[in-house]
Amino acid sequence: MFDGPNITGIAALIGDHARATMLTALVSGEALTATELSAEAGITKQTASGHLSKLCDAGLIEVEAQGRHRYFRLADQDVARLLENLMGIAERTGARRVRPGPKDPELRRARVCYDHLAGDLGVELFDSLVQRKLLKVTRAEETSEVAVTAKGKKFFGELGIEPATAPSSRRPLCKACLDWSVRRHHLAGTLGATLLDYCYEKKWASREQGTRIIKFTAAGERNFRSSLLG
Amino acid sequence: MFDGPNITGIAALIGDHARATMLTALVSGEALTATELSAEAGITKQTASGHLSKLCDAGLIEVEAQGRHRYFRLADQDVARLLENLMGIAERTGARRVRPGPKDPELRRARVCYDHLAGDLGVELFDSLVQRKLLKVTRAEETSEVAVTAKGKKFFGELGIEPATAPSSRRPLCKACLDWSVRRHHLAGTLGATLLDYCYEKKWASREQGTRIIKFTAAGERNFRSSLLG
DNA sequence: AACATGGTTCGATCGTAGCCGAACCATTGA
DNA sequence: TCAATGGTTCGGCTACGATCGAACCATGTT
Repeated sequence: MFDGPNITGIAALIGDHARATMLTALVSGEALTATELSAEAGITKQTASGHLSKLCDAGLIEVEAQGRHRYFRLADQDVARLLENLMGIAERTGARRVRPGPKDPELRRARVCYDHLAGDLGVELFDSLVQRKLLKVTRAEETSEVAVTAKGKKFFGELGIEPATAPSSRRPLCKACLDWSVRRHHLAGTLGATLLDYCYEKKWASREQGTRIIKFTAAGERNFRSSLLG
Repeated sequence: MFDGPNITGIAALIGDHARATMLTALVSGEALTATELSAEAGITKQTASGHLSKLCDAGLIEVEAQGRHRYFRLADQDVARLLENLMGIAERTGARRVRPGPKDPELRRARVCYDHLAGDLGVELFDSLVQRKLLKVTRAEETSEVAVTAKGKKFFGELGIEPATAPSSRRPLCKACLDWSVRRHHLAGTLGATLLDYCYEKKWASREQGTRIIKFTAAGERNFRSSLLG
């Protein structure tokens, strides 16, 4: 007697109320924290933690540690497809869940995260830099490593952007930071900080008093886009 | 608090060892009986029966009653796709199950089922007649209804095939009969019987002594194909 | 250094669902 | 009519797994 087909395990994993809720919360592609997911599923953190580690073991989701948070996302597009396929079969007028994140649209658009640019613009910048191969991202063991390519070094040099690489500091040149509102990466590290300073210097943008909002002028955003987003 | 997404139910249904085994046994598109499925899953008939009715309720499989047998098949192509999707995710070198049905290839090719043609040739004939719109199939409530179209009436008339439609007999003119070896429909009813007689008459084929095998001559099969399969 | 917060591990409880034995119904064949 | 075979229903047993409280670890904040 041979052991049955292993679709059983995967399906059983999805076939639990709490886990299914968490998974569908992730289909949008966002990464969510363990506590958010536990709230979403209406269970305690302990229980959620157990579920999440099972889902990880099975390769349905992946985790990225970030400070004292752990962000979970679907492992890949295939899993998303599978879930959508399932929803198709179990089709109904499913009430869509609400989006998390900061309410304030300005905060969502551009803000400081420690000392670097976050929000829509920050994520857009990061994506663009990676896509143009000015930065290189490698994933390893729950964290993402980011490095400047030769092409990137040239690009930043021509703009006069030279991040201070004090050997004393432990701070890395580049770091992928998961964005609070968008839930995708933006650029941190000394390069990230230098780029934000660059925006201030060029008077493209300024920090709004008492908030974390970064306000770009109309012309400033145009220049930001043409210079840094290509 | 609203009730979570309903992918849960479907996934939970697939996420049981016995049910998953039965479902994967059906992905080939064959229809299998309850006992066969129970054997496949290594459970008793009672248990299998319970599982199968659940799968039916959920619309994952469909059932067709045939005499004292009940043949189960996947509900539609979407379900098959879903299962394949799942297997893709849980990919491994899954040992393939063996094919059921008669060992003897001749029996599998062409044989009598009561008084009409069954086996590969029988199924091929039925498919061809339906595809050329000489027969029309409608499905309702666990059974398939088959009727001769106007075009079909003309076709059979021209060949001199006129099934005796004794009004006394309760036997229908046409009936879709689920094929034992192929597990797809072939043609039964008085028309089916008449067609087999027609083959005997034309000396295309003859019944092999003591067996249910129908032996077509080489020329006979050629004629059978050109006359009836078009 | 103390504290708050995010997350995991452990142990115990409790429901649910899979399973089978036994009895029953339905169809077929003699 | 009676036996044989395919399937279903019912009741009770059992086991797996979801859940939570409590204790613990890690990171960041004051």
